[in-house]
Amino acid sequence: MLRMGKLTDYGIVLMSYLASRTYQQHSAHTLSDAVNMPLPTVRKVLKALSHNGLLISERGAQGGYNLSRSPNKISIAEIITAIEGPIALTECVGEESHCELEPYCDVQTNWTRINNAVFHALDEVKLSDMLVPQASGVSPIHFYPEATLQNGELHA
Amino acid sequence: MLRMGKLTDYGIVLMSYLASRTYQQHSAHTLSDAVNMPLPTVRKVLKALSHNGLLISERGAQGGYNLSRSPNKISIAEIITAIEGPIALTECVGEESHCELEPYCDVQTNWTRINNAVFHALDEVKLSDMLVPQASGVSPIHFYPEATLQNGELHA
DNA sequence: TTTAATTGGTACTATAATAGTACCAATTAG
DNA sequence: CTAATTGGTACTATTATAGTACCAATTAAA
Repeated sequence: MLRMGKLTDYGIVLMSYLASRTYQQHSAHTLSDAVNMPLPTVRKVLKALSHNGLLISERGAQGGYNLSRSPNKISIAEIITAIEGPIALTECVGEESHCELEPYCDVQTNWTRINNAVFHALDEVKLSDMLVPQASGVSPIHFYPEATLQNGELHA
Repeated sequence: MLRMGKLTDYGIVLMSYLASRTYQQHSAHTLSDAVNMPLPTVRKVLKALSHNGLLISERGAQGGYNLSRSPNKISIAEIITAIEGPIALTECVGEESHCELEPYCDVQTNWTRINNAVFHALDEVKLSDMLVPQASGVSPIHFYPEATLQNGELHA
């Protein structure tokens, strides 16, 4: 399904919440209550986000997290990257490729284009876009229906 | 990393090979040798591709697979969809969502847009594009460097 | 009509990735 | 000094993926 991890999803929900309330610090505990996620998980995600510069953290009593930038300067691509690492659809697109098919593979270089296209799509959606209700005129969800084997051989 | 599965990668390599030799049938065995992948895996992938109408299969002796359409009519999005199922970055974008956060979640509807953007990017790249050597003028790989935690807490 | 080649369907197992949890050190406000 | 809070790391459980095996169905050709 070309899935993101759940933690990334959580991360975007958390970032969205923070984007709507930038006037104060938010502790992991507070956020856990607000978005109804288990505290340990929230802490894990917040750590990753602050580690990668998307959040500014303050320690100690009355500490907490806040966005490091304006929500319209933070892209979905950045959030995904912060939590999952660089966007690399295939192994051979990364820094160090261990794919033993390389000598036989003709399509390797073209992966860069695809990766680029996806990155670009994700980089154009900003955190601020997540706050507003979905704009009208947006086309409905667009995927090929019933595209997977139903029998469990290949998992949906 | 927003990764595709390996099988999908295999699938695209196989489709590319077939696209460059559409004048004949290719058996799983032949393809396994040609692209240097284990036969069982090749068979699994070919089954998924033909099951979803991207390949036409013929059974029996002298049977095999061939593209069902011209390579410029087959998109990368279709291949991914055939092997991994509908592109749905998050759980809540699918048909039946089981996300228990839904009552609290404000960003759900916006996921459709993101999903759309990614799908569109992948749908514009055609199988025929994978055959030609990478066109000049294509920007280099584009991802945020060193974006993951190095310490093993969140895996790259 | 028999045999060999081939795909179709399904089930199973091993491996790897992810999610989730727990713990303690470091920092800071009161 | 104490309570609140993030930082760092390690560990375990769960799930998804990859990989393998098997036999039925089909077809061409000997």
